[in-house]
Amino acid sequence: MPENILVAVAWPYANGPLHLGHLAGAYLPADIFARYHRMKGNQVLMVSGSDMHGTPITISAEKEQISPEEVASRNHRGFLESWQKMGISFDLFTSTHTENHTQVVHDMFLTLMNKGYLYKDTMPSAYCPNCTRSLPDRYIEGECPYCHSTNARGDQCDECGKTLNPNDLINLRCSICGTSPEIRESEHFYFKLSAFSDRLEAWAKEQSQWKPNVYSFTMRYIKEGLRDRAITRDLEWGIPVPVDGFENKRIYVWFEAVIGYLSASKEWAQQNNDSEAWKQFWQGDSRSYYFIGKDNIPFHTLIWPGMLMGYEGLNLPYRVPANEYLTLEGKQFSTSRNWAVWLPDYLERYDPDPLRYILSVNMPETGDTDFSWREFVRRNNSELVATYGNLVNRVLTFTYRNFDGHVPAIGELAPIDNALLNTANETLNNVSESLSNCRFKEGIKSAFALAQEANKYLDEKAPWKAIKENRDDAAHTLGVVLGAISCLRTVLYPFLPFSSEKLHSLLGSKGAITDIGWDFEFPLTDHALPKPEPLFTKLDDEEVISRETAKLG
RNA sequence: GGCGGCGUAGCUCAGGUGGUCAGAGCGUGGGCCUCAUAAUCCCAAGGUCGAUGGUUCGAGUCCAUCCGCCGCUACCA
Repeated sequence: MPENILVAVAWPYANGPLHLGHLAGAYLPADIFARYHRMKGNQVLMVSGSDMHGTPITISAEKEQISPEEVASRNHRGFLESWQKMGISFDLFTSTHTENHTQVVHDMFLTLMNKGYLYKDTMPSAYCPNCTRSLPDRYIEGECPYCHSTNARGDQCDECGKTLNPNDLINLRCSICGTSPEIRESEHFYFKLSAFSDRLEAWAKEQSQWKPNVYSFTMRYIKEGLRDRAITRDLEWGIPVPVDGFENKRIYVWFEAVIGYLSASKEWAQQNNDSEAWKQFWQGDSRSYYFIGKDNIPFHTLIWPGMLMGYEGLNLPYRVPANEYLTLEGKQFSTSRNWAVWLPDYLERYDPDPLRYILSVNMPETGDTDFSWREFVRRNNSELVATYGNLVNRVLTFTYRNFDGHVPAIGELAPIDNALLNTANETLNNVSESLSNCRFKEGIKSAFALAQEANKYLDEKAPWKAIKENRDDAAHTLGVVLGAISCLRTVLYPFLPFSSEKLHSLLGSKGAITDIGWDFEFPLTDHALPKPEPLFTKLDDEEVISRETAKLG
């Protein structure tokens, strides 16, 4: 009985390109998870999209003297290209700037409003008369009342680290043009999150499948008391508020962006000519997994569930496997300081699978982990190439040369052969177990353990000796190892889809790799082998490290 | 300031509910082999699990304090 699995992935903000932190935090684990479940034969819907609204994009647009839509669309196209090249296999990657999304957001907004979960209130708002725009806190600058730094922002003083309100600042000024802003009262809609506090707490307490960090983070927020949140803003770039008198305001991006999971599902259904198809992933027997970074936890374990509770009739998140952060050479990624490895840049020079490998095996699942170019090269050369790539290459070239380009017959299986094949079957189960529970590092390590076993088996059987006196025994050994390699192709497919596809054809297998499902072929006797070629390329340590680290900072 | 996280072999990291949990990979030293991208495979050395107290028959694993890094602090997504 296939399961219905919604793979909901964080919506990247369309104000700049993607970096490795984004990949490791959400997109790669989500893709591994989705590919695994598709191989298992489950019904998977993996959706996300570009978060295209909000003030930062407006400001980028002004700097470039183009429209916010152009900025967002350009980045959106960049995202799509990166997904395609990295093999992030969305069923739909849309954006928040679609007619469909607006409709779904309005439906959510009006439904919550009609059920009494929204109310109006006023809040003070800084307005710059010169820019003719309301300013978010962080776009207000002034003198810090504590340390008297003149560059404090409305949300925080970078100099002394104090948290501030805009009113605290001395000599307010607009960070964009320097004009002194006015403080105006502005009416906004609020979401009554506090009304769901008890229900959210009761629900969260039942989520034993959540990671400890997700659970404790969520409970902490609940204990501190859930505050109602303003869900509209004084902006021009965004989703209109479907209420008279709010023509000059827009729905706050955080409220509308999470609705994207639902609107994207509906859009996907329409594209597939079955406008009801989204329901199988949102109602009844279906599980939803939200892959996000740890900074997004409260939005997915509290606010979005609260919205869904208010809306009624849709499934709440089943798991929120939030990852921690990836650091780069020991320091946090920083766009402004150019401390980042940008995905489009990486893809210009390297293949996707080595990156998918290192980010899988060193994924920040339970704590921050570090990416360094030295580690990247090392893991590529002495793990990916040496353990797995070399295994495949040595077996394929040996078979190809000695058996006329065909997988030979294997004859009877001895205990040592069955031991390896049993390990292969166990690996299928172990990786399955790991991935079902979103334990990605554990999964890829199990897979690599099989590659090591296969190398050991080869060494013990030494077909390069046997070929000289007992050709059948050599044939037998190669046939068995090829079975294990066929298994590696499957268990590594979620992690390393490009090399698994390549291996699939190098093994002379017919059809698509996904046709085989979560299983492997054995024996492969009579498969016609194409001329073997290496799965991966070895990298030059010093060259890569010096070239790449020179680009940082 | 408040909240939270981290600190385990040279390096990168694992270590559900305390009792083979002192581990893996890589690196290093030694050895076998030669099919393979000088890769594989075998063996070995290496850590008082940040510090100090405490709870316990027993603690990287719980509590307190301290030291050293780091992140967050909700209208920035």
